[in-house]
Amino acid sequence: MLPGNEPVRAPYGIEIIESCLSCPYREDRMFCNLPPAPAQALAAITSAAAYPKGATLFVEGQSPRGVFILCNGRAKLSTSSADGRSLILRISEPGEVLGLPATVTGKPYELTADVIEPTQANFISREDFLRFLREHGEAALRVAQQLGETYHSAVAEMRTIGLSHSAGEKLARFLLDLSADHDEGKGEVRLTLTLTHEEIGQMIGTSRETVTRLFAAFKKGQLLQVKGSTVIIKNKAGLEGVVGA
Amino acid sequence: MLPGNEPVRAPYGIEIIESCLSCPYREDRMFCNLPPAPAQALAAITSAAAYPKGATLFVEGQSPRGVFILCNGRAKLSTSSADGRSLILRISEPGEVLGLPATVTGKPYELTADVIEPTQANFISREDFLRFLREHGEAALRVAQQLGETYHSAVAEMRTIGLSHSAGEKLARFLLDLSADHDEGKGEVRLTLTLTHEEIGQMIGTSRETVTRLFAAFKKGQLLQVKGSTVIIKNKAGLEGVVGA
DNA sequence: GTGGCAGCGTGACGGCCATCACAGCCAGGA
DNA sequence: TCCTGGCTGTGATGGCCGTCACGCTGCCAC
Repeated sequence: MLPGNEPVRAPYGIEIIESCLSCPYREDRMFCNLPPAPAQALAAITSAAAYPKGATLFVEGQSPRGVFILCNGRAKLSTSSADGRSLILRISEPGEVLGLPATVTGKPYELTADVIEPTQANFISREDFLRFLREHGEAALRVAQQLGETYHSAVAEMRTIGLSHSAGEKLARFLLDLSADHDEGKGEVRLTLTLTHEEIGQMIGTSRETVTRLFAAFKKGQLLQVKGSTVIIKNKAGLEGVVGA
Repeated sequence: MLPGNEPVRAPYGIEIIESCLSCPYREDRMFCNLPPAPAQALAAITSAAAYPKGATLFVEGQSPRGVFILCNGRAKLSTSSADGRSLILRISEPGEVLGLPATVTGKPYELTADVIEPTQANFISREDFLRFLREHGEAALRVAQQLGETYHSAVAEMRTIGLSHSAGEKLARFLLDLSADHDEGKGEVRLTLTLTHEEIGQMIGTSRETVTRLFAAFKKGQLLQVKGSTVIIKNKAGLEGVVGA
């Protein structure tokens, strides 16, 4: 069964896989460690599918069909304006649930979700999902928690975009936010950044060229090194200085 | 009883009122039309208080004490950076629940809530609130819905801040967003805007002077009129044109 | 009345960065 | 092998708007 009442039929071939309820990442996320009954109920309404790079899960403005749970692969959540500019709010990681706010409230999806790596995802239709939540209060609480965290990260991005005077400050904030997740080995932080300069610009609200120039400036100032898609922050304090300035 | 385990003792005198569970606005909001049992349980853990203009309900970074439900009056939700700049995310209206994301997730409050009018609010401590949600699944679902809407409006503000090239575009977007709520009488929209230019600037990420100049420009262009704290949008299409440009 | 203060209006200046334009570079495909 | 297309690097230019500075009004307290 294809996901949704308006199935994503799409130009690209979607290949249905047996189930990815058994995929990794599942354990430590939203609907895990549920008591057996709800877990089973959940499995019954879930359908899995695979999406190629570039596929679109849902589009800003569509009425909500349901939620997608990423098993592996990542997706880009963005919004765009009439004149073609777009703003990336978030890159979703495996285990995250996409389309949750719209599905819960019934308002249109506020963002567009594009898969940026080959991805397997579980789909649950809005109808089924709401019924499930009504019947399993403990799951509703977890949904509320995930929504709270989503909001939290949205506020964090608002801070980097809204509270900076300069583009340099935005980029520094952005990198520091990223590095917050990653480990910190002997003073330097490594992070892999599989985003183009264009996309980074869309995340922090500046142009592609500015991102290029800023990276050059940061490298020149010994703040970081770039090797392919890995960024090594050599001087975290220095970056924090850029933010403070 | 004063609200919270870290009561807001504060320089200003907080005056405890009997209860504002009976206040207006209550009917059409989050915890209304609940079946009798949960409604009663909710009442039992709720304590009411009054706050003068300028009072602070909670501060960004504090660990979450609980939620505040505005009975009347309004509150300003903002975040600020080390150098004193601040960004207002939202002006909350009566009936809204403040501090919900932090209370649900357990992460620190991400925003600061300042009362901007004399306000009555109900307080529920985090502990009580979470217990209540666990015991009453249907309420958890409503919480999820409110969180979804909060997220929705956060995204809307991100759009106005992040997707505009010019400050004029931001202000136009801001006014149009506001006018979306208000009635539209014979081509023109009236809205009351009890914010200073400074505050408007903090909402859209520009300086006070720019807001002043833009209002002047919009008036000159016959797009709107300002009388005291009421703004009359004379030419909505024109404003939309500013956004499109 | 009068001082003080918060908010608004307006000019001048300068810096930042978006934009345009073009040149290398690399990967992948014909 | 060369071509093609996406990505990155870099210069030149110009405009927007942040910032500083100052004056104005209206309001409240004393």
